[in-house]
Amino acid sequence: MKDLTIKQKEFLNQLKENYGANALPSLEIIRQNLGYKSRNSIAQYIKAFKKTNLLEERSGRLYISNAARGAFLFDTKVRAGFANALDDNIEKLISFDEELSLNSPSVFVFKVAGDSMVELGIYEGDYVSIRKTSEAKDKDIVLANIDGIFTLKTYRKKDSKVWLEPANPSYQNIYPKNSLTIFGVAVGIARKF
Amino acid sequence: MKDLTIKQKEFLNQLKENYGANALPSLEIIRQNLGYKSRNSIAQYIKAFKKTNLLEERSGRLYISNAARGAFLFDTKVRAGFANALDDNIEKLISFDEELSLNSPSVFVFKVAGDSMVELGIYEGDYVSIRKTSEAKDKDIVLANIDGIFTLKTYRKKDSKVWLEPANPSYQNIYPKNSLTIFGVAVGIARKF
DNA sequence: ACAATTTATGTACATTTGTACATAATATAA
DNA sequence: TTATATTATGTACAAATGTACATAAATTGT
Repeated sequence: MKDLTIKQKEFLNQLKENYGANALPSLEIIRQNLGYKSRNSIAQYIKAFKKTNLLEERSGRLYISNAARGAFLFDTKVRAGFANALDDNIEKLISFDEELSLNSPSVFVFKVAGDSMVELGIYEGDYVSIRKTSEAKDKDIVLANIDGIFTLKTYRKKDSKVWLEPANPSYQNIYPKNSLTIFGVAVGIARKF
Repeated sequence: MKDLTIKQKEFLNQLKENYGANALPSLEIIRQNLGYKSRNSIAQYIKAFKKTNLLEERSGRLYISNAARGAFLFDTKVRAGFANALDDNIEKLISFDEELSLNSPSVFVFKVAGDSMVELGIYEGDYVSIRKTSEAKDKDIVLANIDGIFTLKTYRKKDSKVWLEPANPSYQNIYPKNSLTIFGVAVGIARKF
């Protein structure tokens, strides 16, 4: 965020407020939304923003670029002068949806019930994103169907033995009697306080 | 996902592959991208998709709606017939970014260092989304600057006393000597395995 | 104070856009 | 089989779009 005039900042903020992460509509529609009298006023701003990469083109449409939107990721190493750091020393932009593959068609989410995984920091009510797969490695956290019951556990495999391991001392390992079907492997979790 | 002909499903998939969460370009551009010879072929599909709400309009642009994209949230109560449930009994669509307010301009993210909050299931390496504010209630998890050091702790307030409480028995409460500045309140966490 | 740039408005125009209408081939349902 | 809906292509056109050019006021830098 630099080199912008006051008017340009104001204009950009109006774009953010009006369109956020959506594609910009046509210059004419923007003109109407923002109350300008000439379509060309919009065109001039847009032109300037394209040069400074504050707007980017995706599949033929203009978007406010991540340089101007999004959540900023900081490092806790930044201890002093954090207030300034909030504006200046941004590490990078992050999306939890992207990080936990929520946009992937093979990923789904469910809400944790029970406390069998507390020792791995997975609590009742947490969201778990699961990548659909029938394959798992030793110690993967999996959503599995064991003898007809669905459960989230740590997948264990040693030699030819396979079992599910809870992360809570009050629960016991589950050894499949008949079937053990893996539905997916946990990609990550999210929790809302 | 229903009532779609095979061709329509194929077409919709092509839209997903080409444009994903972005706005659709003009019919003419889509026509070129997908290799049709008449712009009207596209128009006919789009028309059909609008009726079934597979496409939705936002700020003057067309998007593939969430009914056709995104991560599906399930309930662990769904225990039997889960395979079918994956296709049929979808609870709702969920976005972690939305859930944890990552798109809000007053929210930022940082990565947890240290183990002082493990008993609340917040581990080293977890992402924490923080809503910028200088106000906090008793027991809020806050990012605070106490005597010059930034730290994530539980905010405690009783009568006129104020202190920070770790969630790890090996750490002690922190009582401010000079200053205690709250930078924000935790909205939630995300963890990638 | 002065020059240069930005901002707002306006006019003009070739291009692009969405839609309506039409036709024939294909797929689907009764 | 027959009737109906879908699919692909094409033509036509009014409306909307992006851009170029022009002008004057406002703002900014020196």
